[in-house]
Amino acid sequence: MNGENNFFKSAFSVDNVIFGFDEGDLKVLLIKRGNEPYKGLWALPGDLVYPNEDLDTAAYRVLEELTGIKNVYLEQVHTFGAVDRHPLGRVITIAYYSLVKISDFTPKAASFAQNVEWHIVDTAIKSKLAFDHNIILQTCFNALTHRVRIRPVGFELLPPKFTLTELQHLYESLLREELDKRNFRKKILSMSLLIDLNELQEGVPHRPAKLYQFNKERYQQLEAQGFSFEVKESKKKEKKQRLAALILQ
Amino acid sequence: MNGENNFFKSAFSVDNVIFGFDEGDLKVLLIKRGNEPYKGLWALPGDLVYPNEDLDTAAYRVLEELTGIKNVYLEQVHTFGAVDRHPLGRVITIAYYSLVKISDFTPKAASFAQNVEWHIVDTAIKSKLAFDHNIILQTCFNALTHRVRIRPVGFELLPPKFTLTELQHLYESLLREELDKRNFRKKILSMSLLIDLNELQEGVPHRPAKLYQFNKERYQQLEAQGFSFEVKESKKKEKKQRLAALILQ
DNA sequence: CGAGGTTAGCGTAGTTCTTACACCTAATTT
DNA sequence: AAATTAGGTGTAAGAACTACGCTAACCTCG
Repeated sequence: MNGENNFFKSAFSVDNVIFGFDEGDLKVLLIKRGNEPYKGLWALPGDLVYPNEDLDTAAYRVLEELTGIKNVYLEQVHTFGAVDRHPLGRVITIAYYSLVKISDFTPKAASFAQNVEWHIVDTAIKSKLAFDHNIILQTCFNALTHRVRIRPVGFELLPPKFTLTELQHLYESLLREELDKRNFRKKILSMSLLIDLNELQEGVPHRPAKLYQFNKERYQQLEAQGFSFEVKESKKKEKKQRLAALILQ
Repeated sequence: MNGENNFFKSAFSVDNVIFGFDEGDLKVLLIKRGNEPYKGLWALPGDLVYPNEDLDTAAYRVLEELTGIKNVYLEQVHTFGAVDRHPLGRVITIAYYSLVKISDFTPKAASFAQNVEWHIVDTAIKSKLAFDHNIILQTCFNALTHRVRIRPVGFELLPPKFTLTELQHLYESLLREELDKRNFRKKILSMSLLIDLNELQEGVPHRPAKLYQFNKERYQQLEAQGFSFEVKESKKKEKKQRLAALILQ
């Protein structure tokens, strides 16, 4: 059974987990499948990789076909290759994740989809998705919550001009923990990764906040020097856990 | 050109980056290729994935065929799929890395290899390897140095009974930075992840050290509670860098 | 136009964590 | 018994983290 040719009866695809942030909720872009298998179920946008196409290129293509946007943060997370994950043959899939600003574009249904919609991540993970997409979504979500502590990926999810409170809310929803306003501001500002635009919010029914911009150049400088970005306030919890573990002894 | 069948004229392989630790050096297991392409060059051990075989299974199979060992730490890192990475066709490869104790076994050359040897990582990265294995090795090495800060992967590289100094040397070589003996011991012991065996080293020409064992159960407990393992002493450097960056402004 | 409502923005003190640092001890070798 | 080698231990200064509450600025509605 292991003639060389058998090895070449397989295919690979990319699947994109596209996260967006909107009105305080972390969302993911899903398509409703228009074809069998899993017709009518929600799925991650993905496609087979063309024979002469690099993996990253394929991932960008899928994202662009679906949303019309380019030049976004896109990163490989994990490859899923269970033998029976695709009902029509041996297809392994390389999962990417991406972070976009929901306000930047309106996704349009591609040929292979009936419908495209933003879904709240928590809900989507719990509902039944096509293929093994529940696991893929969960894995990418874990990767996101982990990486957000290391790199300022969060800035990708906000409009170019944002307020500190918006930034804090974003982090709170990514980290799933409440942050102290003053400590958060102190920490973020001390990194000098934000540019104060000397502009104010407009049209809000309260005191308007200052607008900031992410300083990408500065970040790249720091990154090159091994700088590690960290936003968290969970030391206390860890300590409690450690203590609990000691008592368990 | 995009008939469905074209998509299935591709194959995938796994490649293992097997790290070992020995006499103060971090090493990687390489094979000398016995067949074309790249005959005679050193390469990472890997193989095509069987049509009815899961990816992880394939990685474990390659490791076992080559070294005879099972039950080791093995983890997927990244998938490489440049169109021209394999001269004979479209083959993407899923890279895994693994950590083993060099003393535990003697690798034996498999059918597809002339020779199997441990190479010092620094040297191997610089020399010319088969395929895109230089990039794969570099990527896995980066992943290792990153993950070693988060999980106690280092323990996998030591014999079951080890001294604190051995553990410290291991971390120093993984992190590429010198650690303070007293601070290192304080930190490691405060995690209560080690079991004091109440045994002493034997046959050493100096005061013998206590032997310890890694407490795997405790670690799994802590991990389940979201405990994060960290061994580093580089805050000072970061601070200097941050300062330098501010001055650059 | 004034009162009430809403979010912005700011500083400090207590605590914990991190770092730097030096000497004596226990075993072996000569 | 003297020399060699690595093992093992504590403390003090500085940095980072956490908790916490009030005034300021703007809008809206009556």
